Amino acid sequence: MRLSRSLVPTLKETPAEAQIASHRLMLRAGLVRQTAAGIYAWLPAGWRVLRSIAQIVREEQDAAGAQEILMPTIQSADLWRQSGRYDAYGPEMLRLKDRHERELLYGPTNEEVITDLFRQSAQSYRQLPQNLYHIQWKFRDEVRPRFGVMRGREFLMKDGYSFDLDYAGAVLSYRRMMLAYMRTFQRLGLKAIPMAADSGPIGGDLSHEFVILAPTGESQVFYDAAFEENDYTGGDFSPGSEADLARFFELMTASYAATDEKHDEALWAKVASKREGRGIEVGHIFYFGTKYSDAMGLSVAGPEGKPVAPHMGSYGIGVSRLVGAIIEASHDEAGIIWPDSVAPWRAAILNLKLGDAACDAICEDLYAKFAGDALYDDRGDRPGAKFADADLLGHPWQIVVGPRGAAAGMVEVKRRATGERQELSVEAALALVLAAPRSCGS
RNA sequence: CGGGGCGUGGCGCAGCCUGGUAGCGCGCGUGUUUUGGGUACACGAGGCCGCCGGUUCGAGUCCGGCCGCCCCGACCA
Repeated sequence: MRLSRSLVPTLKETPAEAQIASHRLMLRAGLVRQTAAGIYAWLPAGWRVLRSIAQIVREEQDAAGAQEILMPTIQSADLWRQSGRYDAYGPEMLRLKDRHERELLYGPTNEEVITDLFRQSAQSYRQLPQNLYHIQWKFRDEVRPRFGVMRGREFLMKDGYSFDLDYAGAVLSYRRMMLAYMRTFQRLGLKAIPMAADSGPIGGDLSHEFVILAPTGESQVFYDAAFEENDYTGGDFSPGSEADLARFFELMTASYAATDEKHDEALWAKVASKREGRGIEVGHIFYFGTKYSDAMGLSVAGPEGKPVAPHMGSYGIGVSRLVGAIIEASHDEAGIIWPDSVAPWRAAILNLKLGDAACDAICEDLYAKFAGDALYDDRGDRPGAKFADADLLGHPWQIVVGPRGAAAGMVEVKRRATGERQELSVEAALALVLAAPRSCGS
């Protein structure tokens, strides 16, 4: 994109409503604008980031054997009456009426809809197991939306649901999703830690939240630094192998990890290499047995011909929240530092002297070769403003084209994450930047 | 929902106590200048002071009501 033709409204000063780093930077970098409390419009740069994250989530879900679908945002109140949650859910649910006075709601989650879909479409245990997910906007009428996109009322979420014949199958589905999640977060440049969470009435150890460390996190978390050493994308674990999944699950549960509610000082004392800090929850998975199957009459013919209620699990990732969470985990005084995999553009091209024949030619050439994956700062502004905006926007690479070097075919390449700069020929710069990974581990 | 605070050009704010021609910085436009980490100067555009009502000769300012937004707490992907 050419910056001169783009809606990337960067701000020098911080809007008063933004208190935490990610919110401030998202506003200042022109990623989003607020339209109402907890509701945001995504501008070009922010939307590109959101799409990249969703795409990585999608790829890992697909790789784990899940199928993507799309369920509507508007749901019928009837389904929620069947599950018994229509009254139970409370004022967080946005309730609507259509012109015929039919009761509708803006979906805060999709267990009811997916269970209904599945009971209409699956008749035999032979169709199990299945795992279905979608990436869709949710609405929860939070009492107090805050932290920008991290606790909005409207938010983009990946929610997935598994259906298995029995508990043993559900455990496999659960572990497979857990692996997919760890791979997803790793590809997003995050060190996410799975922490045992309250699993509700079903009990057992089958509920985990995935937490990343960031100073502005909402809860205190404690974990063994061993987690940070693991590599999930390298091929050590195959989602299709029960043995691999068992080994993976063992790895995930062997080391200490807990949020403040479940923190155990005695166990913590034994951890050799401690990590402690504030945590942001970016995902949550759980197994809930036949709760919805029973409530909503979902059953399939079992091996003996008798009806069996499938065991279900559900798996959530806060896609829009991740934008804020990634920024919380990766920024400095100057702005955002995007991981390569989700940056809105791979590189910024800064033309320090618009109108200079050599500068213009090099920039246009570079811009064409990036095939859309670069933001070309072709504004007539002063260099200082370009540098500041590029740092703020957090492009992994900046290619600085100025009159001093341009005549000799030289440009400066800056790596945002490290601040390293080097003088290179145009060809070398291009080779360096294009060789860098854009999406790791896929 | 309890407690606190704030609504004034795009952004950050002053003005309100003590009513009398709406101001500053940034940004934006034009020109000159400058250009390698937010250049300097000049000129200029841009505001129903959140909304409704009241008091008054006169309301951004005082009074009442409403709406919106932020922060702290309890709750949540």
